[in-house]
Amino acid sequence: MEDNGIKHSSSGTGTGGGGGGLDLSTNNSSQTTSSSNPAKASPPISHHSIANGQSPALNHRRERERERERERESSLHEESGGSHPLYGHGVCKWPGCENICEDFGQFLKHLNSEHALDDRSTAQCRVQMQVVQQLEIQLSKERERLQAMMTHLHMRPSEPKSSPKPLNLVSSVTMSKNLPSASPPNLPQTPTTPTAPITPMAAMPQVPSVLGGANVPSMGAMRRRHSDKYSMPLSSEIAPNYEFYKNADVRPPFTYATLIRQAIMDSADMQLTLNEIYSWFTRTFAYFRRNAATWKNAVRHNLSLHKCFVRVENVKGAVWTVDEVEYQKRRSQKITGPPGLLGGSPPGLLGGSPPGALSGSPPTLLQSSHEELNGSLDHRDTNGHSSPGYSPPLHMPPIHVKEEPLNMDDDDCPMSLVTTANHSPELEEDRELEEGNLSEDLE
DNA sequence: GTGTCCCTAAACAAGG
DNA sequence: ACCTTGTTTAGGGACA
Repeated sequence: MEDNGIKHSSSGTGTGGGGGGLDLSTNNSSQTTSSSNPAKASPPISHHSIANGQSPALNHRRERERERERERESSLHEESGGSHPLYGHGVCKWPGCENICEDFGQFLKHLNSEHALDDRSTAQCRVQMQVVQQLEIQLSKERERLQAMMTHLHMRPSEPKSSPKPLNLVSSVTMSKNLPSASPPNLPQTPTTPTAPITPMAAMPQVPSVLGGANVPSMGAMRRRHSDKYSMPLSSEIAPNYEFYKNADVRPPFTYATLIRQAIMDSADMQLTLNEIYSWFTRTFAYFRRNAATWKNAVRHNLSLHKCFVRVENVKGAVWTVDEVEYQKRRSQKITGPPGLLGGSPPGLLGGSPPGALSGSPPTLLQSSHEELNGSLDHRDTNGHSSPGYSPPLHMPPIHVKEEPLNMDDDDCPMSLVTTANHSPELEEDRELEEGNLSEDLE
């Protein structure tokens, strides 16, 4: 058994970083300093004079100003369809208030009566300002921490200036899948300003990542069910995000089965020993450089469980291959629904090719990803080849195939992506057209 | 509420 | 005895 140095079971105890709890309770109205409040025209100090009553003319004028203000707010409310930063769900959102207001008019009354311009409101406003300041400080700290993390992970924090909008990175990206220039071969894309739980869509905004829309939930959920129908090819998915997955401790949004298959397809002769599969995982994904016991167990589990993985006795021992027929069969079942419909299966694959004989449809998409993978990885295959040129060998060594009954309701090897929320039928078509590869078009 | 899919954990056996 | 590999079972979370 070759030792590929897999024992990276680095004990990265990823402490998520305590959030530094901010106490947002704002009920201490003890502060009455005199910083200017830009909100309204009159500075806080002048209120006593108002309340105490000054000249009737002045009071009258201020009353009319308030009236106008109310009208303005009211019309603004109507225009904006009933939204007010301080009003939501029938509740006044003034800090510490939560007074129930049946409608917006009532809210306005409440706002003007209970939260008028007085000492208390001013103080509360000031407290709120402090809260915001604290949050901004916290945000900058977190951002700094993130920068440090990215630097540590050798991910150039590109354009940190663009940080003010860290959470909206997805929308600008999701539709850019078809942009041809979006994914240059050398993958200069690096995470820009990912939010704390780094996800591809947040971390790689300029990448045509399809990992948008649905958040990668937590680390636990690797995939989403609905993505089975619309999932993208793994390679085209990983490829643009390759650097990201390689360096960031982010769980790739693919099932183990998908990843295992990808690993095998990625090899020169489409077969890998278990150990080599391990190596592929650790090479390709930073996430799998720790918790080895867990994911390795999962890999073995998946290899045994899924019929699409065929154990083959080889010269060098047991290797694992992918039975594309089984794989596509299951996939087409999932996509088209009822069983027995093998329409989605590649014609070339249905010709009774023996399990393990992967027919002549090497993953063309893999080539793109392959090149990218090889570009930055020392891609070693089973035999120690480095395969930058990669001409997929179609030969298969003599094999002994594990006997398996053809059971339809076995476990599957779905391509699960988190990303498919923005996957449109057009994309599906485009993929079929541009790939024209049957081993991939079902993914 | 139920079924399915997937992940995780664990036990066990066989072989080196 | 220990490790690796392979199989199997069980439980739980998420989702349709």
